[in-house]
Amino acid sequence: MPLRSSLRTTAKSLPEHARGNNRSLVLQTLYSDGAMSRADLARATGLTRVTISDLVAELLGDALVVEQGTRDESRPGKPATLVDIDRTGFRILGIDLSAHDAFRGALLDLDGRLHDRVTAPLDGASGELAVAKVLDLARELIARAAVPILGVGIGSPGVVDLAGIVLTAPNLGWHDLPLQDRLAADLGLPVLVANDANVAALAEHSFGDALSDTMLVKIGNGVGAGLLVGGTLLSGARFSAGEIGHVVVGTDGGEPCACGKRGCLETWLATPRLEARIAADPGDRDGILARAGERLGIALAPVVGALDLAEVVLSGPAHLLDGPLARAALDTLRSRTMAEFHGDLSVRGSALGEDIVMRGAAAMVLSGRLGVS
Amino acid sequence: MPLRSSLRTTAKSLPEHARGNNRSLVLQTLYSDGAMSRADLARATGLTRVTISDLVAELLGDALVVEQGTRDESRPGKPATLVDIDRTGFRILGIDLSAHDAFRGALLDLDGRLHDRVTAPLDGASGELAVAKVLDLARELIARAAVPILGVGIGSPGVVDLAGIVLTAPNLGWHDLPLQDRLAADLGLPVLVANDANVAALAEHSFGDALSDTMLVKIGNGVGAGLLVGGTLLSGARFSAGEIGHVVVGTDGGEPCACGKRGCLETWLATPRLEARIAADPGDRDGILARAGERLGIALAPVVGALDLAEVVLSGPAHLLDGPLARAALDTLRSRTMAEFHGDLSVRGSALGEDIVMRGAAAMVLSGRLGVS
DNA sequence: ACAGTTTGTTCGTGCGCTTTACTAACCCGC
DNA sequence: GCGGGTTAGTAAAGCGCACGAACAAACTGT
Repeated sequence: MPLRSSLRTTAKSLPEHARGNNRSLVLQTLYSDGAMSRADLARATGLTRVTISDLVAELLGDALVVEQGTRDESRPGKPATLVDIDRTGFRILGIDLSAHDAFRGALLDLDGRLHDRVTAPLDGASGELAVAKVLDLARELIARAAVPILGVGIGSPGVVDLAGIVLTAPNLGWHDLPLQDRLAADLGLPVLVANDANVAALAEHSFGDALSDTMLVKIGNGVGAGLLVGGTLLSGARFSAGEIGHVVVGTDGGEPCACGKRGCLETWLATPRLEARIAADPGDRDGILARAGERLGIALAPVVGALDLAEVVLSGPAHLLDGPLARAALDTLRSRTMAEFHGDLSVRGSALGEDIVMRGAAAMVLSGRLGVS
Repeated sequence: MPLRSSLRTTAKSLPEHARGNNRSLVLQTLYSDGAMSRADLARATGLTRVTISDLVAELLGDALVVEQGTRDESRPGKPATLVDIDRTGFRILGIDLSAHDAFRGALLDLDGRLHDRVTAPLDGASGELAVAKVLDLARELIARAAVPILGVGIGSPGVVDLAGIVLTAPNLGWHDLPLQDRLAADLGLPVLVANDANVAALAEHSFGDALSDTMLVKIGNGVGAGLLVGGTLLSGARFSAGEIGHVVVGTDGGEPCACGKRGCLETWLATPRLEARIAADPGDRDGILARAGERLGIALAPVVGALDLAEVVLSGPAHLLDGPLARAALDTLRSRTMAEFHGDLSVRGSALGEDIVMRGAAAMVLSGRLGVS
């Protein structure tokens, strides 16, 4: 009596998968806890020293980790020889395609710090021309790198599927563009492409203070979001999770939006509109920002309630977001969701600034290359 | 240069884990596709016939699967001997604690069909008295079972953590009650406890038509929801994902709610309020229901947009939900979210009726005992 | 009768991790 | 200065798991 049920979610599992998994585990442990001895690794991972030695030998062979000599410490017993990820031996190329006027790229080290940056003005390029600009930007940065590049991460506006195909990015004139595969073929490097707000959420999790259940709202010319649930990104049924810019807020109208509706979140929060309103009435700056924050809170309350989020992080121009706007958003969220559970809810600005997308793109490469790909 | 980053999400992985995983894979394949030969299983799972034979032998030893003789089919080659999960050899005990006036339990077969039902009037019991009632209900049904019971699944109102501790269930007077462990100890059976709306979402996924990205909204005395993302339940930072009953809807006030706020989703949608409104103005029945649906749409639009949900399933009294209410909710969702992505969005009533929580509780046991626990 | 096909099992191999046992290198105390 | 205690790392043997090759069993078709 077969059912059409789809409880089958597991995939076949072989011993060699376990090996890859444990390999990632070693790398993750080194990455987050820093240099340590093989014995430390064994204790941290729960694997035996023997297995760890074997795995480390393999990683040394791949030049992903390096030995750093013995630990200078006075203890009984044989001194430990420290091993660590080769943090200076690789760079990651992070690219941000989300600004409206330019593509931005940088070489980052494995800890997510930027070292070389390049800005490529967009000059209205779109379609194939825009693809060529991405390629040029990548090539220029690759040429600058003195060490091998672990991979290329790209945060793109629009809807991007899990294979790095840009399903739609209106501003760049892209539709069903297999950006990830094309760049990988042209550059000969591993490439990962994802939505800009989604990688920003990754950045906030990896390099910022974000918890494992977080929503990152990216406010700029448009409004987008990335949702982290249990430490992993939500992608959605059609890969458009986080596309909240055109959700209507409230039940009292609002300004018309380019999408044809009235009162979309973007009409309340997009930075050009905020700045225009402030320019029109500089004296009411705080009121304008507070009202925008209130709208954000109204829109997010059902999401925060439904997902039981612990925090909302705002990314965008700090001078607009960090003051009355964030405060009003938090107050509104508190007054519109259940009291018992939002005691520790927070709404705060990101500390990662303008580089958040490039850093998130790098974090994506890190987890793709070091994690359980 | 260690970071505080918590990219470390992997756990150590041993060959025996792979074994358990493949064991589950075999069970899941049999469960969803029905009886088949060992060779069929090998083809379906990607494992070799040798490995499948070994796994099946193990499962036969545990009496979880049975041989059903040879397939009567005229083909070249040795006739296949069919194996299947022992669908008649087990029952699952499903219990629904979510009704306001009674606990309900049933014995279900592995395909989720109900066979014996028991209703235990609550008579205002709460606290320890309510726990005793659950225990009595379980014992009575266990006594009725003619075959072994695979496990006990319970859908409870309130907030339940992943260990089956009821953190808070005000109507039952429960706080930090380790219901799962207590029942497991008293009954000597595996017990799983989760939130009622969450297990209802599981039911809709396992036994209904729900896709892998779905929100199930359970409307009764209160309003709750269960969120399925990629086929797995969202639990939330504080295990209260889906608790949307007290999210304020709209920006135009509303009726006062027991929680102290005005315009909570419950004030718009809870069935007692709907029925009271209809009783007060029977002629406007459709308008009342449509306005309630509109409110639901307003509340869910940000969630549907943010999570990119493909469908919303409503569970509750069909005579209230299935007509104007669902239609208005869908229309409102469409008019308040992005056009490109809601083309195939649907809002529909569940076909599982009143038994949805018991069946969901059974589905939880199934995936706990057959799946990758 | 015999070739061809499909099922299910037996046997030997390789991989991955573990336990046990070992060496290396340090501290301390006598 | 020399053995006892401690910790790091490696070597050898064993066990669990899945695989490929080979084989026996049982059917169909000519």
